[in-house]
Amino acid sequence: MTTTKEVTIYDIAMALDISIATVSRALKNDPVVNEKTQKKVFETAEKMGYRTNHFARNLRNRNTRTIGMIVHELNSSFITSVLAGVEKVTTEAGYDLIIAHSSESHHKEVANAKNLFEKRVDGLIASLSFDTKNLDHFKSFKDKNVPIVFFDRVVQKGNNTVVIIDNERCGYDAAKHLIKQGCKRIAHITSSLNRNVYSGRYEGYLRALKAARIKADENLLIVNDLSENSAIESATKILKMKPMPDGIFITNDFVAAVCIRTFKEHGIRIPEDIAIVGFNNDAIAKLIEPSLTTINYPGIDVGETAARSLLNRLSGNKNIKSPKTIIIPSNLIIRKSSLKKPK
Amino acid sequence: MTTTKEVTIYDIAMALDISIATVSRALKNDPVVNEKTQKKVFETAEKMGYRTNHFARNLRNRNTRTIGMIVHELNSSFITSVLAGVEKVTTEAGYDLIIAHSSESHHKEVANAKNLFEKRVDGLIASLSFDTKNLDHFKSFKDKNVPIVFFDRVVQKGNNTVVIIDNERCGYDAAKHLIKQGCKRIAHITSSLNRNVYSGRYEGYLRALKAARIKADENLLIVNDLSENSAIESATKILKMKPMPDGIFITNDFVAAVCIRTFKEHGIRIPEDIAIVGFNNDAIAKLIEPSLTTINYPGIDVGETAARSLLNRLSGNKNIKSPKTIIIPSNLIIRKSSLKKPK
DNA sequence: TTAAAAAATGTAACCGTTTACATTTTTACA
DNA sequence: TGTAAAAATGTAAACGGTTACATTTTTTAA
Repeated sequence: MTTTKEVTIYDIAMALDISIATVSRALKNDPVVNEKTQKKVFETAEKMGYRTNHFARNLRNRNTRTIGMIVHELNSSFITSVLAGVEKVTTEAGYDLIIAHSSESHHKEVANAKNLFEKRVDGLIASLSFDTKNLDHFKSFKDKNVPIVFFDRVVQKGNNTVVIIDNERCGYDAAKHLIKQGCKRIAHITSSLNRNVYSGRYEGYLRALKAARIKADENLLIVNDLSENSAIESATKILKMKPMPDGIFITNDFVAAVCIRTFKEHGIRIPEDIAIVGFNNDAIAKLIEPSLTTINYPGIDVGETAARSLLNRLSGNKNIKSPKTIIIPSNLIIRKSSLKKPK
Repeated sequence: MTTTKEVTIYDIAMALDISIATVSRALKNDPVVNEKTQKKVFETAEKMGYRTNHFARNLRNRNTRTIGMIVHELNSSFITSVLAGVEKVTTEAGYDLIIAHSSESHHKEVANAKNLFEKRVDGLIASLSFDTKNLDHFKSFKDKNVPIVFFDRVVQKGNNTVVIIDNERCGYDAAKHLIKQGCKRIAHITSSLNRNVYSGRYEGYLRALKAARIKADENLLIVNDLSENSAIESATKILKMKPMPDGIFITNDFVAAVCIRTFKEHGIRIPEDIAIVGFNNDAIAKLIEPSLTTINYPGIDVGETAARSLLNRLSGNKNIKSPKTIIIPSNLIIRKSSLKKPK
């Protein structure tokens, strides 16, 4: 256990017989130091195996160059791609990323927020858990002027910065597409309508029905928790409906895939008997049979945009001061699960 | 922009008219301080909104309580579940996690390693990128006695700690299962045989063939990069084989799913014409049709085990000093894609 | 009551940077 | 050659904790 002593700027200064101030400045590319001196410093640092002590630096500078991220789960391909997008932007800018997940529980989300606050992240990127009721746990960040960007599951009122898609329009597009395919009785399988994403999609769905003068039927609305079991349950409910729906807009590709499987097991033909539109454009959408019509929700873009917006605020760009809502483009991708009519 | 001044132990000491040493000790639950004093300190800290400055602490303590993690990609559900497992264990132990991904490039992996080394992570958890040739970039960690645990894609020689499954046996089980189903001509679609995981599975496959006195045919081995395009390419190759194989062992569920889709598009029946076994037990395995026989590779267990092993070494448990190979149990899950015979 | 032991608290150095301010060296120009 | 301005470097005080060692207070027991 030869814990080699770390090389510090003192050692470099000693070796070159100059002051630590000059070494420190040289390492930071401060233009005030003589070119030759700087070169020598860099060479010596390299040779001696110097590495910056970020703790000393951060202690002095009072920032952490760390971004915190709270996500509801790590198991969806949407979230993973958001993550990849955020990671890309933050590491390019030299920030660290601490990722916490709430497992869809308000309780854990509060704990995560507290932890990240303790860790003094410079900024926070978050998507709310399933049963998050209020935003009190983010108050401490606001008090200390730590910027927060919410994405996907957000609360828009209270002038937060949010990165989202136009869920209402997506819901409208999905339902409208089903209507165009000749569906008259369109069900909607979704999750808690307390969350903006799901309520938005539902509203869009209602608007499309209204535009087509189809009367909305509350019995055709099924709310579940997006797990495999509840997906099966929801599919079973549909199967039991007296006149079965001829189309379903499902808020999540995984749930849609499970439903399709369940329907097929019961001899229902997709799309002939029931046309289906999912949401997210997960990898499964192209792999299941029939391939799934869905809304493309580009996680990478969401992640990159959220991260960029946060970094902008951190670098103090006051010209874009106002809190804002950023809408990421999204679109309907038509595949076989909904095509009753040839295109 | 009222950057509220942070509360420090000096402020608490002042408020209670005691020394900072006592405050510091009280906050760390040092048994040497008087119970009443400790209680007062905690109350005052709470009231004043104190939060520890980890930089000051780490600067003095010379550790970071941070674990670095390098993964090859974030887009597979296997990796994501490893991540979840690691995250669970490390946060429980009060460690931070910095995640970097190499996008399957040796170059980026080197950069990531360097970055994490600079950041002075206390330990490292890594799975090698696709084209990583040597482990030179981890040498600096070894020099400074920073423990590393490799998982999944590893190099076993050179006494590294590794967390893996028994790929050879899995390959054997997969091929043996196909043989039992009556397959005589079994292809293997895999990736670079320079990586332990793929070579191990290949060897197991060969052993099973040998045990059944089936002659191995090099033409039935297809190596690709696990992308969608190359999966389609591989499937196309299979379709063109003069006597087509009657069974395929594919090293990855996603690739298997794409192959199945491609086969079906060409009128090949699964499993009647070709029986298929995948690998990983991703979510898609249960959703595609026919459902996919596969090897269960429990990412959560891998992640938890790797993290625990690392933390053990960090806490200086010298009783488990020797570097070791940890094998996580894995097993064949039989579904429809391989069942030529009724069970 | 008092000395010794135990408990509690305090003092001050240290961890490795950054940077305001002071000082020295170099350059420019009359 | 002398002097002011510019460039380069140095000094020392933070940043906010931890902890070895010193000191004070309390308890114990003769």
